[in-house]
Amino acid sequence: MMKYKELGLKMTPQRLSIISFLEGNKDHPTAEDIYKKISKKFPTISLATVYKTLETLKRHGVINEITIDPNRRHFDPNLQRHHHLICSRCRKIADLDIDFDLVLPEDTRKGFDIIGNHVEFYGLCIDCKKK
Amino acid sequence: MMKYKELGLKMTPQRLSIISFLEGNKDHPTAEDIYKKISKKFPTISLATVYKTLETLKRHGVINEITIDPNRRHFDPNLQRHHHLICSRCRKIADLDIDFDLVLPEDTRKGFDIIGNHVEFYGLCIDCKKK
DNA sequence: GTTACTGCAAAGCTTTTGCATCCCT
DNA sequence: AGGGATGCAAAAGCTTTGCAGTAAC
Repeated sequence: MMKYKELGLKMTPQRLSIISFLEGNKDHPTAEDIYKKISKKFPTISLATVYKTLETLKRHGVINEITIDPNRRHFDPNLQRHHHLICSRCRKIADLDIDFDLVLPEDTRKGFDIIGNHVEFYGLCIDCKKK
Repeated sequence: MMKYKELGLKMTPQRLSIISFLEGNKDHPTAEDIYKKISKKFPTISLATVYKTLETLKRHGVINEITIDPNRRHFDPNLQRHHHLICSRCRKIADLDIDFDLVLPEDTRKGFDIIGNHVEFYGLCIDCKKK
């Protein structure tokens, strides 16, 4: 918890509750998801605060934003390089516990300096298969 | 061009002009990009028509939507399986002319039936490197 | 003649911003 | 005390929808 203060972030109750909700979370929640959850124990929090806090945490490299859902933003406290499984039907996002060694030959890079990569697998999740 | 009529799509001048703009396009345009371009030769077209047409084309499998930019939707007439290069700075999206043989071991699939995958490489494009 | 498409305006959603107040440090 | 954080409401984007008129088939 110390690391946040070292970043110059003020530890307000709202912020603490967002951080503790995110820590270890593997559900890739949206701002709305977080707001709904936090509201239960913290009825006065506003959605704007959630957005602002997420932006702040993202800017300080505490969380990542994942661009996987065209309809809303999802956030991921897992900073380790990892890939995702996405359900084409219900849009559920799961972490993948496997990495790939992807090398881009020089002549396919189109002049880009490569920083990283991300792999998404699409499919039907276990719940959606049943339906 | 015949294929569109076979899909039951009416070939209006607006639609033809959107289709011909998209055919062979490798820029992954947004609805706004398309609207701006088409407007020049077709001043009466509306943005709503562009959106509706894109939705129709997508539903008929004529184009794909790509989820790569959190701020707006991009469309891609290239239906062939392919991956992308994304500039972290200017958000430019380029096609990758290389495929990967990615196999997900059974025990990493979390019960998903896998349909496909998509790889994104992040980096700095040739123009942004100069700055 | 049907049926689908167009274009306008209005509405819908998610996300951002302005600002006065509050409260961590 | 100072500066960032909160929360409200308003605004800003992007995208969708309703509907009357129009055009493709």
